[in-house]
Amino acid sequence: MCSVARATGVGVLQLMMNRGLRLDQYALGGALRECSAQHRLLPGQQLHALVYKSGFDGSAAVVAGLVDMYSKCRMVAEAVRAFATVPPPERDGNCVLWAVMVAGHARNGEPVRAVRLFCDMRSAGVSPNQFTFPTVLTACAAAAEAAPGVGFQVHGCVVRSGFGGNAFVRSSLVEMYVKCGDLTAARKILETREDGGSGDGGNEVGWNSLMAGFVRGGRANEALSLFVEMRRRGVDEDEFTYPSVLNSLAAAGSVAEGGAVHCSIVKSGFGEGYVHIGNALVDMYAKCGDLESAHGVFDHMPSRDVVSWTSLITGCARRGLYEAALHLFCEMRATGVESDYVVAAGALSCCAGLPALALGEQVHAGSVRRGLDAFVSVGNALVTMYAKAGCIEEARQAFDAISHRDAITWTALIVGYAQNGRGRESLRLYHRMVESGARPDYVTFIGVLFACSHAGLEEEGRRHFDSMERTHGVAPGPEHYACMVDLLGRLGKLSAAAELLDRPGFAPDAAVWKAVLAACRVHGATAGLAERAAEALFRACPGDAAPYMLLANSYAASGRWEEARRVRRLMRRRGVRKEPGWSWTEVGGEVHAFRAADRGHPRAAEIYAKVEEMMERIGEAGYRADLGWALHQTADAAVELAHHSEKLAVALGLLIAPPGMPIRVFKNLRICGDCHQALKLVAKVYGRVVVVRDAACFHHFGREGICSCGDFW
DNA sequence: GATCCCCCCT
Repeated sequence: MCSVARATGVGVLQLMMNRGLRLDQYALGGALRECSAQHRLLPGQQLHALVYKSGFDGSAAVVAGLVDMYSKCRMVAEAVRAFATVPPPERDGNCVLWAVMVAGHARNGEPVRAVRLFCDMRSAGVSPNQFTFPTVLTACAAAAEAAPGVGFQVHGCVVRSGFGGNAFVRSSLVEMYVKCGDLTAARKILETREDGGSGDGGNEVGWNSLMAGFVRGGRANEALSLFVEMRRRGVDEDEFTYPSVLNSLAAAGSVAEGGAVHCSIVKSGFGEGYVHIGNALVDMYAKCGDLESAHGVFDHMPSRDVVSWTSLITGCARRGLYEAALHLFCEMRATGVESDYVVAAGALSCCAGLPALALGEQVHAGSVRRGLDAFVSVGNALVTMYAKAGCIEEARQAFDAISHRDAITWTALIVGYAQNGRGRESLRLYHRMVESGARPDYVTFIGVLFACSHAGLEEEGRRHFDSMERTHGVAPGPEHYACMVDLLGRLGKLSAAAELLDRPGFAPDAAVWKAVLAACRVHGATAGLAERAAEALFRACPGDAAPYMLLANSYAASGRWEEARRVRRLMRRRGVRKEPGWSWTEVGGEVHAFRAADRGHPRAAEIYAKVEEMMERIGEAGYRADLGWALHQTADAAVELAHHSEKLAVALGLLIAPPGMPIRVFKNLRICGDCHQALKLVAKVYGRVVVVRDAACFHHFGREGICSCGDFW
């Protein structure tokens, strides 16, 4: 009877009961185990009812099965209730019941209660065995922050109880010390053996743990030498060994060694059928920048899961290939692979990079359906995605929906407000962040200083710049200096900006020099500062047209036309070409891309007619072409300006975007001064909000005819 | 009768 019941399940047990047959604890236990293994709650609950009916609710062995079933179905409160129904004398005679209860808490994010339960168990006089220790040590590892030192005490308990030689216990001890950050103690476990031998040659699990610990701690080279040592000592590699090895090679960027390990994986037969190893290979190649090999491994994998796709997708994203990444993401969904929170966050950050608002909204909706928006990393990606698409209100809503905010959440919105020209709100949020106890980091201060600079708050900017290292322990980097130069430059304090550049211990990078040139462009080149910045940029990024254009424009700004022409000639002589400017706009989920004077769009004729109308109407409102921004100083300069890519994109927006909707345009270069002036008037004359995200910042052109950047960028 | 180690993200 028992064997039949074990092989079948709830239905048959029910039938047997109805026929008046008595169930025994083995039949119930077997059926419960099946539910536990498959995490199936409903049949488990039906079995619970049968346990009651057949009078086994006081049996420690049967209740152990119930507790295990509930905890594996993530119903820890039910597990506790079942546990409490066993009377103490029964309970304390059964070490398994305690073990599953400890494991249940550890598995369900309650490691501290798991450890406390282990203590209760010992107080009750129950002796732990070789099964109990791995469970409680896992809990100690998870509770390392809340209850430091408790793992060490349990280690003492292991030694006294004589289970220190058990392979499971030993590897759990290694893992516990690794998770507590004491890699030396972990290493010591592997070096010593109870039986006096030297080193734990048979315990590959422990070696894998230690290696993974080195990788997680950013100590890739030590992880690799551990792998070499493992081989020397004859420790068997298993399917868990290779992912850590590949991970450390990825971190070290050693694609050649990666290829060698790939070979030995193939030779050892681990190349097929181990999806984790395939994933680690894809990730290794992708992180080393070899996308071709990553694709090759991916294409030959016998089966792929969401991690395989994620490795490839983030590999593309890391190289800025957002479109390719999003294409893969859509392909993944088309093949029926469900998103998890990691790939959702990754896809959203690709949407932010392009940006692709419509697809981002789809991913958002899909994440809500799957409950992935509850993960803080998805929430953070949503904030960033909306902010980078210029939808700052939606970014705010995404921020408000996150219940447990981390430093990245705060930073995402602080930076978002700053970039979107809402400096005051950005700074208010920063103060709330500090009050909440979250620790601002390097990126937070980029946002804060960016906000000060765009709001023109010199005093506050200087205060934050000084406080970041003194109060928050964050050393300022080039981005922070660039913001300060921007702030001082915006206020016309070019000599104060120049002073900053000469601070001891600081080496300005290209971004800082570009900020200097941008300030010179607005206020005119003075005292050789523009020349100094341009020279530094010519050296740092030869072939980049931006410094030539900025320098020429800064001469033009102070009326030095001849010098401006000289710079343009120099640029041509050196063969430096302006990177082609692109603008794109998304209407109804479709992306339209334009280059200057582009006639490739199917509705080009209408678009050009709209541009003509646009220029006429803003001309009536006072627009005059700013010919200094034209590349060719010819008679057609005004026409050249009128056909800049951002003007074409806006014209299309006026034609086909639903009335009242903001027109959003994205640009790979900085917006030119003529377009900036023109779009301010377009927004005013047509009563339409226009948002341009360019390479430097956002420009929200409001209906009042002013821009959020304060005419400085 | 239950227990340990791996891949993608922040």
